[in-house]
Amino acid sequence: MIKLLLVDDHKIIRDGIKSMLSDTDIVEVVGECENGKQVVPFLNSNEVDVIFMDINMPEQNGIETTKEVIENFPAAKIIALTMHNQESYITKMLKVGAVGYVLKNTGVDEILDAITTVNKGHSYFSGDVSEIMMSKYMKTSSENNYINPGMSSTEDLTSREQEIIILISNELTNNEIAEELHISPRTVDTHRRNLLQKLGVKNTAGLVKFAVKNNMLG
Amino acid sequence: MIKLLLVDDHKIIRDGIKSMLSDTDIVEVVGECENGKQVVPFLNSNEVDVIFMDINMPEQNGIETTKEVIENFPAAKIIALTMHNQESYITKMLKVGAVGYVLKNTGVDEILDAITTVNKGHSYFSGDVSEIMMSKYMKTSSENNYINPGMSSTEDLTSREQEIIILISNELTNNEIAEELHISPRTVDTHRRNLLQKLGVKNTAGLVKFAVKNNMLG
DNA sequence: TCCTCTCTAAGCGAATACACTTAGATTATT
DNA sequence: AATAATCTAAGTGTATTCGCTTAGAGAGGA
Repeated sequence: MIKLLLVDDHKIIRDGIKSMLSDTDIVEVVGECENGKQVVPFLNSNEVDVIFMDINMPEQNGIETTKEVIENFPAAKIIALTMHNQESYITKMLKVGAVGYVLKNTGVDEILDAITTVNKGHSYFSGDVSEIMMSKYMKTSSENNYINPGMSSTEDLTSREQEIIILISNELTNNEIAEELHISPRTVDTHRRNLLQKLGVKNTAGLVKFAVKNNMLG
Repeated sequence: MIKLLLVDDHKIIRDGIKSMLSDTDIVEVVGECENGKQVVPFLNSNEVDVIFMDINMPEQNGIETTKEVIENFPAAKIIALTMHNQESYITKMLKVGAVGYVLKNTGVDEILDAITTVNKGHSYFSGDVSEIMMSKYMKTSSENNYINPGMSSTEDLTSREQEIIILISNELTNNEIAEELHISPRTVDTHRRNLLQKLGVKNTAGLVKFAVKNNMLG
């Protein structure tokens, strides 16, 4: 029996997967976490073969959690489980050490496939993800160690820039942000224009959409 | 046996619910739709007691679909099923005729409760939703026929305003929007400022966040 | 030590957005 | 026929953002 840990803040997803897997005798759900912070403590006292990791979770998301898990348990087999087929999510999860990526709109068969494949030490990517990613991954991994140079993600921003894009999204002007951070409005202006250029967007609207997409706002 | 129709674009959700309900003998899933457009045709040729309706779906969302269903089948019992506890969603679903609202992070028990309650002709709102909504609904429904006067929703915007807020969110300037719509930049400016006032936000960032929250962007 | 990144700051000008106001044309509603 | 809502447009002015550029201080790596 493959020991499976479910990490997802939505009980219905956890219950659903448990129900789906209850008929088989090859996978056994040995634990559930409803947020990322519970995962490492759980792994310290339980034996787990494969982890299903939701990406969008409050407080500590699946990407941060995966990073933390891999640092503590480098051999952990983590499968990302998400609604979204977004490249930025996929690349980020691969970067931090996930070995599988399953979309939530797949059925039981594919989920079982994913678990068994990953448990054997291979990678598993569902549907479109596999084609899109594998070709890129193969190409770039032989050249350098980062995956998608053209795509911006939260991690490409400095912490100061992240602070500022959040404050911009919260409808503050440069002057207000300057007061908030105790720096000059001109500095905020510079950061703002660096953000525009870095993210390849045209104006405030583009910045806000980026912040929303990357779950930077409360 | 209560006949249940599942409307959700995520196969895993549909499979999950089916699995969860397969153990009981009071509910039977008689059909599934993966988008809103399939619902009315299905109802024309099948008998259904209760409908589980996802809100966030591509093409035709759950709100539009519910509206369409109620127009054709006024007695339909529709339960909204969503991740989000957002008031704007709740009010909109109630407006168009939903009689239940269940969050996706609830378990089997509550889902069964919801189905049976609604099938008996009552309303069902899970958890926090019930308290928040019922008090507001009771208060306002005795005064007038709209639900939440203080809260802005997409429907409060004129179609022109909706067009414009989308174009703003797509990083177009007033001048560019004016060209796009073949009107004066000053008119766009007026619409823009009406939007700011109407939605109670300060600047472009607020407009974009509203558009995102209300699923107005592709 | 040199190089790079980040954060800081600013000069300068042009473009854009925001504020307050008025108002005509059209359409729907009562 | 009167009222209300919407879309249209603009005058006038201020605030803010955006574009292009330079540059010093400090941290950290090669």
